[in-house]
Amino acid sequence: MADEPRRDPVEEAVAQWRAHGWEGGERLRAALSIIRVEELIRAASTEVLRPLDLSYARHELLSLLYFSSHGELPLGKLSSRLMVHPASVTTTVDSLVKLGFVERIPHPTDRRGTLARITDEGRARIAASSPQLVERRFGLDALTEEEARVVTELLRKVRVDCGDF
Amino acid sequence: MADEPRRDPVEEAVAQWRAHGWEGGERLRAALSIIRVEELIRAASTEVLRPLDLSYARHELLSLLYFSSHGELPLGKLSSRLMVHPASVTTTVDSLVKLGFVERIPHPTDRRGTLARITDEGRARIAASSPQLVERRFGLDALTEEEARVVTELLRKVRVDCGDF
DNA sequence: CCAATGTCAGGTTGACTGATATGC
DNA sequence: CGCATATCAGTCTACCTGACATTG
Repeated sequence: MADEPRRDPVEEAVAQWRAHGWEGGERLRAALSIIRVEELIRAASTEVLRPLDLSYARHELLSLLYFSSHGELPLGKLSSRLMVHPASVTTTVDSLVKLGFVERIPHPTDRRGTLARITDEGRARIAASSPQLVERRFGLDALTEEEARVVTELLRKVRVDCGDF
Repeated sequence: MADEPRRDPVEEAVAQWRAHGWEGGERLRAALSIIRVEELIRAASTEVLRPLDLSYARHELLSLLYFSSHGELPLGKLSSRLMVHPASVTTTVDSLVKLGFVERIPHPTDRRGTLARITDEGRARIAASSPQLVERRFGLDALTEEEARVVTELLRKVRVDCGDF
C-alpha cells in the first residue's frame, strides 16, 4: 500500500467547502483551527489534572475559590463568574465536596445562600497543579510569548464583538 | 448600587495568576481566550444547527458524508477522520439513522464492515445549514479575512507541534 | 491464530429544563 | 407579594473503557 500523506483535517474541510462553491472559507478555517487547538489545550490540561482528581470544570471552580480573598464564594457568584448554569455549579461543588476539596457553609447574612469554601487539601491540589500547567505551557509550547499576545489580541476582538464581557 | 465595571474573566484570571507569583501568564491568557472563543463559535453554530435537529457532532459526521464522493463511508473511516472513538461513531450514526439523515448499508466487499450513507433528507439539512453558517461567519464576524488568516497560521504551529496532523 | 470491524454494556462528565422549598 | 437562591429529579449529549462476535 502506498504511503498516504498525513492530512490536515482542517485544510481538507475547507477544500471541500470551497469545492461546493460556498463562501467564508477563511473564517471556517480559523474556526476549525480554534476548535482543534481548544481540544489540544484541554488534553494537555487533563493530563496534568487527572492524577489530581480534577476535571477541567472542577479545576476552574476550585481555582476561583483559591484565588478569592477568603477562599470562599457564594454559589451564585461562582455561576456568574464561571459563566455556567447554576445547576452545574451545584453538581460540580457536590463532586468537590465528595473529594474533600471544598465544603459548603451557610451564608453569614443571607440565609437562602450557601458559600463554597476551599479546604486545605483543595489548596494543595491547586498549588500542585499550577507549576505543572506552567511547565506544559498550557499546551501552547509552540507559540512564542509575542505570538501568544497576538492570538489573545485577535480573539479579544471576537469576544468583545460577541458580548463576552 | 455603584456601577460595577464589566470584567473580563480572562484578564482577571491572569491577574490573579500573576499575583501568586506564577509564570506563564502570556500562554495562560492565550489559552483561556481560545477556550472562550471556542465556546462562542459553538454557541453560534448551535443556534443555526439546533432547529435542523443537528448537534455539533452530528453535523460534523453528516458533513463528512455529504462531502465524500459517493455520500458514504465506512464507520471506521469516520472514526479516524473525525478523530473520535469508534463507539462514539456508532452512537452518533444511531441518532442520525433515527432522524432519517443516514442509513447503514453493508460493506460491499468486507463483510465485517458497515457503511454510513447520507440520505436525501440528510443532504437537504447540510445544504440548509451551510449558507446560514456562512452568514454567521462561524461566529468570527469580528475578524477580517486577513486576521482570520493570522489566527489560522499561528494555531497551525500549535497543531503541528502537538502532532495534530 | 492474530488483526481489524463494529457493537454493546456500563460509567463519567457537563449542561439543560422545570419544579420546589426557602428566605429576602 | 414578587423575586432570588439553591437544590433536586429527570433528560440529553458526547465521550470513554472493556468485552464481545464476526470476519479477513
